Amino acid sequence: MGSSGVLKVFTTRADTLFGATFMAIAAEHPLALAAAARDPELAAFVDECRRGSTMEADVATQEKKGLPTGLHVRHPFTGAPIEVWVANYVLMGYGEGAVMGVPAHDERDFEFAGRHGIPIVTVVKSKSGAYGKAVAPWIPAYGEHGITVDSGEFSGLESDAAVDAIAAALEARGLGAKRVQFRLRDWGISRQRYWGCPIPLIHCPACGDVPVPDKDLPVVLPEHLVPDGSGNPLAKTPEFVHCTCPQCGGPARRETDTMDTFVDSSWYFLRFACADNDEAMVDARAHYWLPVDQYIGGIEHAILHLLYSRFWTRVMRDLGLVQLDEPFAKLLTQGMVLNHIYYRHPEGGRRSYFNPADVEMRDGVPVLIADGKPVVHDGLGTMSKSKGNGVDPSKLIGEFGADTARLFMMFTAPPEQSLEWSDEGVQGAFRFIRRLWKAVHDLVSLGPLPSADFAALDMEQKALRRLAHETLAKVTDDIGRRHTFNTAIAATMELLNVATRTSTASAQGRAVVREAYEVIVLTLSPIIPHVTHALWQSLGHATALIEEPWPKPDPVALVRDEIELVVQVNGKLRGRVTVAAGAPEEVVRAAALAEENACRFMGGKPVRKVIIVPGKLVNIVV
RNA sequence: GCCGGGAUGGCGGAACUGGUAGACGCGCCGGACUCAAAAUCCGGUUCUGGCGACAGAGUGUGGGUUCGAUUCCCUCUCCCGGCACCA
Repeated sequence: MGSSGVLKVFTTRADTLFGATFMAIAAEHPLALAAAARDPELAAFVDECRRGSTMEADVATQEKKGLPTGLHVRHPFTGAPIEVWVANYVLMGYGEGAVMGVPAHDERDFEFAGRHGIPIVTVVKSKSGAYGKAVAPWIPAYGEHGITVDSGEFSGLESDAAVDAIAAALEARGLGAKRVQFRLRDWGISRQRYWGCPIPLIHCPACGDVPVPDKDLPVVLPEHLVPDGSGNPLAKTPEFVHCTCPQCGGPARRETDTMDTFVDSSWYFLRFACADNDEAMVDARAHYWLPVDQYIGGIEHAILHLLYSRFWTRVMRDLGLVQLDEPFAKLLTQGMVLNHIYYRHPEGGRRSYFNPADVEMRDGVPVLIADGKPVVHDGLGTMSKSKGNGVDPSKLIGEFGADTARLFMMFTAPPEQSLEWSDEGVQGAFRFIRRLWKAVHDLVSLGPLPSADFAALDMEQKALRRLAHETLAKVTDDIGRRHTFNTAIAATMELLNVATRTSTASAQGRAVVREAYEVIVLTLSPIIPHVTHALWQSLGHATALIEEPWPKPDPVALVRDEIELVVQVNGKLRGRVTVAAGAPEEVVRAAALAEENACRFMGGKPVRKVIIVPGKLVNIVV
């Protein structure tokens, strides 16, 4: 009933089409504007909606308001008239700016219908039997897939099948089609800020908006401006604003909006591959280097930056500038580092924030150390300039050195986890590096480092060698696959603990200990590069550590002669037995059943079942 | 409101595929060395009971599945992040 006589809607739930009891359109929808022109009340409402926030969180929480347009459409299958409403929860920028209202199976429509007395028609029956008819109050099961009912020839289908059948039927009648709808909305890239990339346009009163000619690019920002906190300083800088029109040569005004920094972050990785090319955006080298093998970013970028950069890459692909669909092959999202937030809010003034390092607790009250007066604690939050709760690593580096600072931070938690900042424990990292340093030099001071006959090791040496190679395998996996640097570091600490206790009285002993130290030095080299570089040379190598290949564990060293198994009775740990590696199940079973403490707990009761987990445990069920 | 992640000793965390809860480190307690302190080294450290061997309890809450659950399923609570103009 618009100009074409058709109201287009987009839905992901075509299976609920027979439950549509109203149509809801966005305030900016052409039909809404046309209706508003005839209805002052509606015009006021449309105006109110436009002024409102379009932020998703606001749209989702605000009251579901609406007014009827007085217009009706016909249901595509039943032909029944359906009233068209303007609703504040429908976004013009998504889909068609119009939705079919199915109160029985959509929470927003349900709330809207309840508020405006619109009928609720159930057309999907719950598969789990959670409900038969949608009645207030709303429960999430109403929105789930199920079996269609009261849907004419489409009744009795599972939701997915119903979507396909209804879509096919609509398509056959020329009333609709299936399509992929990306949740990609319009992106307003201009910002009223000084520090963005200039938008190269000139506004001429005679010629209109004129692009800056290629020969005058790039437009360079003035460097002497100081933002005064009110508006865009570029707009207050006449020498930047005043220019001549490239077309007519008359006086003109330079665009002062700059681009969102998201624009730059959407493709900088492409530019890095060919940063010296000042003739083109990218060249063939981008094709060689991209996609980025491993992208690391904060979890706060999980939506926006990643969405924009993937979108931008596809735009450049469509323009023939690059040949890839996805910019990043692998993604690691780091957790946020949180810190306490403290502020004061003077009456009539702006909030001022204080760094947690400048705040201490006195009698359970946070006070500013400088003046001893209280500050307000605003919980934990991500570190930000605006909240002033960041941490300057240079303090840590100055006191302990860069390697200790790095080791400490990597040891604290796995990178994907969010973390409350604390530098308690930095001493532990410092101590470990010093222990490693001393251990290596103690060994070197014993004289020239011999090589070992690994076939003739005693028990202690064999155990250390096995641990060294197990550690190497674990660290390789932790760093390369799991990215759990904290457990990789913990494993090297354990190896150092054992290695420093191993006797270096014999040449064999010194050789095995040396090998263990080399595993530690090589595997920690990405984390503490300076210390390990020096230690590598102390261990008698003329080469630079950074040139060394990553070592591989020796399968011979990994072999075990015997293994310890846990013995459980009814799932509770009662004892341990040691058996030969690869012992047959009967032997393992007999050993477990003979274990002293386990026998005590079996108490002579008949054994119902014995569960053997090879290499791990035996559980005796009585 | 919706989406994603999380909760384990005094603290950061470990337990990777349902199989020994608390690795490693911090802190704390005790000891050695020292005139003393720092540093270093040795021992202890989930809680409860016990001299001890050991036993009982225990991974935010409540329930379920299993021989066995921090791990899987359901419920609830709290915390962090995102929701398109902080980047």
